[in-house]
Amino acid sequence: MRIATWNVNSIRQRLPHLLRWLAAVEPDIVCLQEIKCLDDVFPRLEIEAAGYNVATHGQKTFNGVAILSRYPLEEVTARLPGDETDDQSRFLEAAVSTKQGVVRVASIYLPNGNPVDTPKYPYKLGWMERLIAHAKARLALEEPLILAGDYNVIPAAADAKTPANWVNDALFLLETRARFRELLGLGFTDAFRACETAPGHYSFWDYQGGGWQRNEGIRIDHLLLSPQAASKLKGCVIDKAVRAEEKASDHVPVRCDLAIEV
DNA sequence: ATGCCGCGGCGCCCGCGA
Repeated sequence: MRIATWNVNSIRQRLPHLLRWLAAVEPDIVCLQEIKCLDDVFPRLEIEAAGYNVATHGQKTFNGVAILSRYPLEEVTARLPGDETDDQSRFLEAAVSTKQGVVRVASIYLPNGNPVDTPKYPYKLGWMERLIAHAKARLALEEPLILAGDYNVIPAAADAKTPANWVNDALFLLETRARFRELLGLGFTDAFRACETAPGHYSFWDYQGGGWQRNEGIRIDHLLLSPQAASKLKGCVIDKAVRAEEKASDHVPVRCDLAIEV
């Protein structure tokens, strides 16, 4: 089973890129972030025609997440528990039935948190604490679980071309990294790091200042695996070449293969 | 310190992203 995450930065701008990539990579499940549209204008028919079931949790202008799956999506649930007043569309979860039982997947768009001296940063930290609480509850189910998404977290200095640029940024502040480590400490595996220990692998390059051309990247899109998923991990790669396409998203897909048959 | 670039929208500037 091949599972991917991709912040597309507007699904309507990136539909051709997505369809090309689906045909080339043939993922089973894809978690999308920043679809930047309401559910009723999501290009559902085009993606269904490519062979995918579609679940969306959209929002006008900003945010918005989706899950695509070659197999039926069950128990589809939007919104991260823990704050009824949070109306930003940043979380969508679903289950897929397999021969080895249920596989659960979440599409996560964790808040950016900048500028850090505004309410945006406490919102990010609060969101991370809610994610930790939810992840803890989900781990108790002892299922293969994949928390896939744009975490807006640079886990370590090795995950940035120029770490010094990020020391005061919400993506790399100590409090941010501490909460990410707390999440991992519950028992999750960073799929990419489990497969590749070398620095220099990134999932985001800013549009500004020739970030891609200078390889001024950061690794902020992650696949976190529960123990029951991690024990099935076969490999994890970043589809970096997608960033060089015309009108690319500033993020590229990250995907893993699990030894799970549907 | 800010913009760089790209996105959406009660659009021709602005907020937002990272």
